[in-house]
Amino acid sequence: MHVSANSLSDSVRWRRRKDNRPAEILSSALKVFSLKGYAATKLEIVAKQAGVSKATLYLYFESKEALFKAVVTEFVLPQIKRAEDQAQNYTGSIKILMHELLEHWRINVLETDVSGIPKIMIAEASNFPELATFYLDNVIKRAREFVTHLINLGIEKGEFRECNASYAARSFISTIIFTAIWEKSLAAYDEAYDTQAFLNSHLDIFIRGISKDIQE
Amino acid sequence: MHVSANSLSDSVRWRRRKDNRPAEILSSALKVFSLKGYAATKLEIVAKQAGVSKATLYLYFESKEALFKAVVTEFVLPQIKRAEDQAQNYTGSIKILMHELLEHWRINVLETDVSGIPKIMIAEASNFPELATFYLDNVIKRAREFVTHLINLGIEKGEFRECNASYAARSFISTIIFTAIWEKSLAAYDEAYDTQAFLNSHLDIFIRGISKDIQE
DNA sequence: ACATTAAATGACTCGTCGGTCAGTTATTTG
DNA sequence: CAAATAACTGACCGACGAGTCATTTAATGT
Repeated sequence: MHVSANSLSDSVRWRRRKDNRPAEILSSALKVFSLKGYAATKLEIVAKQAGVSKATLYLYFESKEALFKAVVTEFVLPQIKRAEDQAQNYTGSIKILMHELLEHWRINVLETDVSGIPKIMIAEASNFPELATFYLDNVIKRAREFVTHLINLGIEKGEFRECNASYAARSFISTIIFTAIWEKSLAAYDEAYDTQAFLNSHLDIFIRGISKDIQE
Repeated sequence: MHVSANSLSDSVRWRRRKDNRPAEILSSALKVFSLKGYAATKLEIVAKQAGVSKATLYLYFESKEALFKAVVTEFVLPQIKRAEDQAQNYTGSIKILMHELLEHWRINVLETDVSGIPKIMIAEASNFPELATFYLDNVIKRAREFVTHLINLGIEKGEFRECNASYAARSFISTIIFTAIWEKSLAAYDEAYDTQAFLNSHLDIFIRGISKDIQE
């Protein structure tokens, strides 16, 4: 990664690239964190991936923890924001909106290294309380409130039955997050399965589960 | 823990307790692993919890990895087996059976340190391929096949609609496992919620989602 | 009581990795 | 084309923790 952008074609040992370093380090860090988890990630490897020395990391980030927090901020928060924006002025069927959101999430999170973040947050929460709180407030709670809101909209519109929207949101989201976690952990040893088909099945079961009954 | 069983009332520095050591070490290990994760668990701490020295651990277990594998075998496999046994000769409503199983699981896994195991397996899978495969084969796949079987029974009985039982099982299980993971990680920083009510809600939505439609 | 056995330990080694810093070198400036 | 600047690095340090082993001592047997 970054090899071409960073290649030293002439006899120069390294280049000054202050502007690009942070972004390159961040994406290298995301990749390695995602693959190895937090504790097992060696900054030496992150540095090598980014085409710099370990010491250079410390020019741009205070510590391993700070680097990880920057990764979360850089790659996860925008995803949440985007989903919120998409739903902002939507008026159609909630079911269809949720399908669109799920599809977008599958492509932009699940099939990228971003899907490795939840795994780490889960694993390391007890070791980094401050980071855990940050993630909880800025990602998890926001996502939960967002989905709860969607479900409540669906109830108001008569699309869904009266139910505990908050629990329902938890139910839905947990599978979504778990799928990400799974993809970056045990899935590597499991037989392949069709993630897209599974997610559609999940949404289908969930929507039926909270839909207004045809007759009581 | 084990303090009373292990207390050195008289002026004796330690006692020979070959028979009880492994079990005590295992439950201490479960507790610490569950709390800290694999990498952050220090065998020194496990030893102290068990009331022995670190060197004693190595009398009974070959390595940290071997200890962890023993923990999984000791505490997780019996849970799977028990669920399989309970369903063995059952003939009633699948919905009710699933409710019973879920309740048992909540009490015997979720509310104990066993709930910490999934978190670790997820986090460390890529660092311990052999352990990951073991867990996948003996826990995850077995659980998946078990639930798939239950759903297929429900379909045969006309309780559930024709659907992809395998995907449905994945859907159901993922929330179950995620709840365990959650409980031992970020839940500590989140406001409390009623786990039992949530699980019931989850089961309710799920069962509705795969039930035969009243009318099409 | 004393010798023997083996359970248990304290103190050790060794490798690893986050973090630091004095020095090097690409780049800019006048 | 120096001289000044700052981006970058290699080589190092210190902490930490898994794993080892010579020694101690509780228990057993005679």
